[in-house]
Amino acid sequence: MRAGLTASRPGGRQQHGTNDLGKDTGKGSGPGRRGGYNGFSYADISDAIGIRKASIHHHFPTKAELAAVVVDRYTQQAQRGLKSLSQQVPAPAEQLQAYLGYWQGCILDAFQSFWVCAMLAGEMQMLPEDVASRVRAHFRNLAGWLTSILKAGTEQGKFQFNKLPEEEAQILMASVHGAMLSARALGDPNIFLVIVSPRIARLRAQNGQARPE
Amino acid sequence: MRAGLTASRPGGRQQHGTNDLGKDTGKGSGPGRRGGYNGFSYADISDAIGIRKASIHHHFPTKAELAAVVVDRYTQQAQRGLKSLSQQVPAPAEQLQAYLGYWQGCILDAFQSFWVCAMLAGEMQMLPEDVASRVRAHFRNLAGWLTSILKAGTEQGKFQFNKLPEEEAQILMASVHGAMLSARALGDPNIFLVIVSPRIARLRAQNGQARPE
DNA sequence: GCTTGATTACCTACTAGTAGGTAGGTTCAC
DNA sequence: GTGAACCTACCTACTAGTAGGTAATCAAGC
Repeated sequence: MRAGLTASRPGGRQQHGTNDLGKDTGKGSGPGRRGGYNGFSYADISDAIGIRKASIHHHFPTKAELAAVVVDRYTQQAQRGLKSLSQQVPAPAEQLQAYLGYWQGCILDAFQSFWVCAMLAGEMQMLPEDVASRVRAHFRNLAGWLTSILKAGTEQGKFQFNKLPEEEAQILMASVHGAMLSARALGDPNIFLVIVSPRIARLRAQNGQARPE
Repeated sequence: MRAGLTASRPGGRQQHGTNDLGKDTGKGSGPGRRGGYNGFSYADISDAIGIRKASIHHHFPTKAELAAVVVDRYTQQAQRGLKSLSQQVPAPAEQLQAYLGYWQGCILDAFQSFWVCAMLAGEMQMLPEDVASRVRAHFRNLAGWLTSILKAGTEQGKFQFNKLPEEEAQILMASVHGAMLSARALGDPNIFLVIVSPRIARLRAQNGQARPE
């Protein structure tokens, strides 16, 4: 089984006159060029995992379904990660720090679950509804987790802020996303911490230590 | 004219039995579905401006060149806008407010220059270098403008912050980008102001008025 | 233990349509 | 008459998706 593969294809689709003027249209060739909803194809996946295109269609009939499952899985993965983080690391401040650490890892590796969802968020208005709704859910989850961390932090007297925890969580989340975007756009990973660190510092600042903003 | 084309192809491709079960593959049909580097095509532009695909190639031989020119133009447009804003509106605080107002307009209209560049920033690692470098330039310009506004504001005693203006500018820029992303992802335009307003308020806060952050 | 029959996973071969891009011709202003 | 702007007609490669087949697995039913 799984013998012939494409190499030994007999009479199928002899292209017009294409003898190896490769052309390199700038797509598909080489890695690191793809991403986002329009940036991948069944063929890409087929190449990557070594299973034929049609077989992928067997499992995920349409691209929208495929993307929805991917985002679903990423969301669940992220949720599990955040949950276990909450359980293993007791201090809210450290949880937040670990969260940021994860994001820092995303700066260079674009295929982390968080970043995939963030990138799709940028394409929101052109996503199939099934995908968009899942990206929305991912953002809600993230905001929810951050809110709970902030609440726990204030209850323990570790954090202090004069907004609603929900609002502060939104601010934090946006800060991280914006910082990622800037770090990538400017090609400078340091930018991430320049932007994000002060936010965290401020949360802890007014906590008796009178740390200057 | 415009006779033959594919319709009159002689021996080619008669399909199984697929008569007009439209299927709607989810692409190309309907507006508002496209964006980003992989999200538009020469054909799209051709349809939009009523000039044939080949003619667009005459002006912009490759897609990378086309995108580079678009980003260039958007960058220049943004720069002109920011410059005239600096000239027409004297107060730094109002300039900042106008800047945010512009972004608010982007929440619903995805084809504003700022947002196009922000979206491309999300795709940074898969952009042709000629495009990526221009997106980088756009971000640098934006940061530069914000820095100058912040400097002017502090010199006039209107703003106060204990970081470098460059850093504060980066924070502000990231805040706006992140806020846009959240507003779009969550489908809630209000989120934008929830995130961004406090930042602006804080800049002015310590300015004698002791406005609670 | 065998044979069924359904289910599953995967395959080859194909489809219509679209992608970016090119060849070569026409039209028109300078 | 030169050159830019624009065109038709075409190209190859790739897109999502389909048709239909093969091999393996597994639960009956005998």
